[in-house]
Amino acid sequence: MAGKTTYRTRAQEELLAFLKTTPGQHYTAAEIKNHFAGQENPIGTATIYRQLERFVDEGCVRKYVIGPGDSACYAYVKDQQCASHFHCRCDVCGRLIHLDSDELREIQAYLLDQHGFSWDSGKTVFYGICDQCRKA
Amino acid sequence: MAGKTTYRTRAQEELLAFLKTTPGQHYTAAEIKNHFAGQENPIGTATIYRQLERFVDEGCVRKYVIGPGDSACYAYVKDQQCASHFHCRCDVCGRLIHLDSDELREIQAYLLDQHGFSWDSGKTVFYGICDQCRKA
DNA sequence: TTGCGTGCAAAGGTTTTGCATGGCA
DNA sequence: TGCCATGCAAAACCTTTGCACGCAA
Repeated sequence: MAGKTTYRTRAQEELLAFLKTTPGQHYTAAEIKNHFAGQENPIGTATIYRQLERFVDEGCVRKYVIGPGDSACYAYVKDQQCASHFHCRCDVCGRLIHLDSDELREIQAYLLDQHGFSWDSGKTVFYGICDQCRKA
Repeated sequence: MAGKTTYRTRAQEELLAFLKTTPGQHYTAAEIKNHFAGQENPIGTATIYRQLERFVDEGCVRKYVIGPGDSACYAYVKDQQCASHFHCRCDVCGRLIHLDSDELREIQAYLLDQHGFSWDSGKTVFYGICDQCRKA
């Protein structure tokens, strides 16, 4: 799964280096493309998607689904620590909240034991309304 | 929010009637369009999306996000009973699993109490791998 | 030299929008 | 009659794919 190393190219290195500078920070493919658009070496859209897919397969980048029509988000993950990291998205303000919670980790074990469902918390986003928007 | 009743049309009634026959059953916009395609009175794609959006606003239909690129799913909800109904989606076989669980309801309360996040379980889908595919 | 990676452009699919027509009240 | 809903087609959007060229090993 992690031994599929083929060629190492400049686009690949620059892309990963950029994501690595802000672990946990999520970007859409368009945002990534924009970031390199001003630079000396822009990267094509297709290449960005192809490299991101590779990173996701390798496990060093995580892909988050927000909504249909909306674009997917990608973030670099340090080691596997982020596997136990949960995401809540506010339907009102659109904010993505990162959560570290033992209770949710227990639910993960519960789903596996009781329902045989191996939940990938990295791919899942909890939809709802955040504290700030609820009070407003 | 629920008092925005305007005109009552045939397309609207037939669409809602169809969804009502199978509460909790989820359909994509394309599946709905197909269902009426064979009938005496087909319904246009735009109308389906516009009516579904209205139903979702009114609260009688729920919209589920599967993935970007994939189409959204819509299902009629009886009263609010389905608010405590959870969904797991298998990344391998694509199956959508309906789950009724007190443990998850507790998590809902926990997220609200401890993190101020009002989780809408109806909109959230847990991604992972189901029992069958995990054994295979 | 071999063949993978890149970039461009075009295709693919879902959802939204503009505009003229038809139907509800 | 007045205004909303419909339907068609076109647009918008994100993502994937085909193909020729360039670069890594």
